Amino acid sequence: MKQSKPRARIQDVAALAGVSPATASRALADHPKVTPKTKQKVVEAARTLRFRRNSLARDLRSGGVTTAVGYVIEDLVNPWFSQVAAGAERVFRKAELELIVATTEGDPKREQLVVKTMLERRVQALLLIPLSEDHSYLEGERQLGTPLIFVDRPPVNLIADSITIDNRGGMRLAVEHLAKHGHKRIGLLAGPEPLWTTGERLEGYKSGLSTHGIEFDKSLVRNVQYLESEVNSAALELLNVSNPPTALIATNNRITVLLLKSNKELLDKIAFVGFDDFELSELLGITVVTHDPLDIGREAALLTLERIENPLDTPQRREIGTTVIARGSGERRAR
Amino acid sequence: MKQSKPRARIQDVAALAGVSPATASRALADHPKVTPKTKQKVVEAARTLRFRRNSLARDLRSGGVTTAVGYVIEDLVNPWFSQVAAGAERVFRKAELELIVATTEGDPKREQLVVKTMLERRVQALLLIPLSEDHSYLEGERQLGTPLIFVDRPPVNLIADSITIDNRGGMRLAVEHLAKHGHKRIGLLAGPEPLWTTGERLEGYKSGLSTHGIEFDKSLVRNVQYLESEVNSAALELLNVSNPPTALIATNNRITVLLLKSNKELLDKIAFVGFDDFELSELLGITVVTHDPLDIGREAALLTLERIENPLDTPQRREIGTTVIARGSGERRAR
DNA sequence: CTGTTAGCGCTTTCAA
DNA sequence: TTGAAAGCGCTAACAG
Repeated sequence: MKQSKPRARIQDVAALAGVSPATASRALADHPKVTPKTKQKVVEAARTLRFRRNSLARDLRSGGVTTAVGYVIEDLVNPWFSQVAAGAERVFRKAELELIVATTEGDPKREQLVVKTMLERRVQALLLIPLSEDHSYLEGERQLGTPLIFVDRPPVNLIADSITIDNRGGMRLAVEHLAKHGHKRIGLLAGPEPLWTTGERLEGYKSGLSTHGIEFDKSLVRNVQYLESEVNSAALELLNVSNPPTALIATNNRITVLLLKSNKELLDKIAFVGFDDFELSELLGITVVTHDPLDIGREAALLTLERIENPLDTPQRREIGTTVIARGSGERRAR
Repeated sequence: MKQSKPRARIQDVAALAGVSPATASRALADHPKVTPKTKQKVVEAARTLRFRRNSLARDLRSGGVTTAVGYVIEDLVNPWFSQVAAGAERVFRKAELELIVATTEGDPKREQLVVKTMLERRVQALLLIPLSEDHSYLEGERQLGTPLIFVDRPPVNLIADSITIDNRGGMRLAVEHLAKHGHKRIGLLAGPEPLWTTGERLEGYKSGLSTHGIEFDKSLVRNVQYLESEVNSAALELLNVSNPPTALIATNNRITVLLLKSNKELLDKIAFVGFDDFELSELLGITVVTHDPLDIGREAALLTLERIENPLDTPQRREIGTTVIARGSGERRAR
């Protein structure tokens, strides 16, 4: 088995060009004080040898920080998460920062693991959609000045920047929209209990009800796991209580989509507003409260860049606003 | 502005534990020949100092190759691409390899740029969904033994591994499905011309027609850009030729979705089969020829791992099979 | 403008 | 089992 010849180093380039390694380095880095002629020789030598700079060595030598940003995400299958990533990537690209992506796949312990390897890689900043319930393990890193940006959910036991959706405000909008169309009994299909966003949205729902003089009724709320059968039966239960709701809100698009798959007819009968948009919602005439996931990514990235500039500034909590898009399902009047 | 104190190095850990840096390194690397007592001292010192290994230095010292894999993708907004990434990530995760993602955003020149920075980072392997029309610029890297895996489209002017969908076979399935339901005039809404996959699918279409004794009719084929208005007008034109088609095939899900958005009624009238699945296709009753993007990612990652093991083996071209999922739109009989 | 020297933080010989 | 010394590939500092 023949061994391929080793990769060219900058010394090799320098030798071929007849200059010192330092000069070669400068020439390739577009350093201003290099004779055009020298530069040309070096560039040519580099091309001949197919030289590729080793950024491990480079970054190690120059301060030990890379041009990479870590992004810890729950999973890449869910388009919402990957669109957030896309929004962030577009900003980072302009700043010449690359994205290292790692997934937690619902395991809070994995969060710590992937964060660890990213920090060992000396990423310039770390964005994370957190899963664990305690981020004090990042306190040391915070003190070292590494920008830590929490996305979609705030940090717990740690002071750090965060970008979230205005969950409460969005839910108030949903309730208001239905109330304006005469609804006083509004059911809620909510996501799993322990999630922070679920809690926020429930609070927004309550607050919206109270604004419109509607009393909160626990029997109109159901928490569900993301399973078609469970969503369907929860919806049916909700509509079978005495004095049933005339309108329904789903607290996120996964629930909305599962509901559509399992029981579209149900949504044709009552008023419905979904939280988060989804593909083909327009075609299906589903009214939603929404925001653009690309925006969240973009804002998160912009905040990251600010924090890289000024690591010592006070961490911020920013919220992304939401709007109602009326498409029919939410405009059916009560009775 | 107070400067935060510098990061602890392994020397600092060693000093605190009262051992040499070499021993500290061994202790933290679970090297077998370290006294439990020594190891404990080192681990404790590391914890006290919040030590985090610098993988730049580590990887540089030990051969200069990292545990990262590069993945060059067109964009993260399109769920198809991110699901391929997800499939790959799951495999790489088990092999303790991280994913560095970069997007080309439709610019072939950017492909070279991001490939360059990834190779400078010394990724262990490079997966790419290629955009450029010439990959000879990777020849040097190939010779150095870096695994290069092309996804969804094969390399041009370069011998390297590739994973693609069985585009021709899939299209033959679509034609066959419609032919079985009595269709002899089958229109084709195809993606942009220059794309390799578009060409393959067109070939599959022709081959399918010929198998079923149907003559190819150029007037039944339209190439479109991904714009709602263009897709709609192309579809209308297609149905207005003399002796119009009784069935329609869209060569990818972007076209299918745009068609649904712009003119769902049209699809209720004639037989329709889409290439690639999409969310809610079931609800809408759209028959498709499909495959699982997660599979492609997984297969690409598995091939990558094989190639890392045996860099000198002959590059392979693997194809992912497709199947028809009948949901109603494709089963309407001719006339 | 260019060369020399040193060293980023780590691991890997080699020797004890 | 541990330590001392060397060096991965590169660039910054300092001369010249």
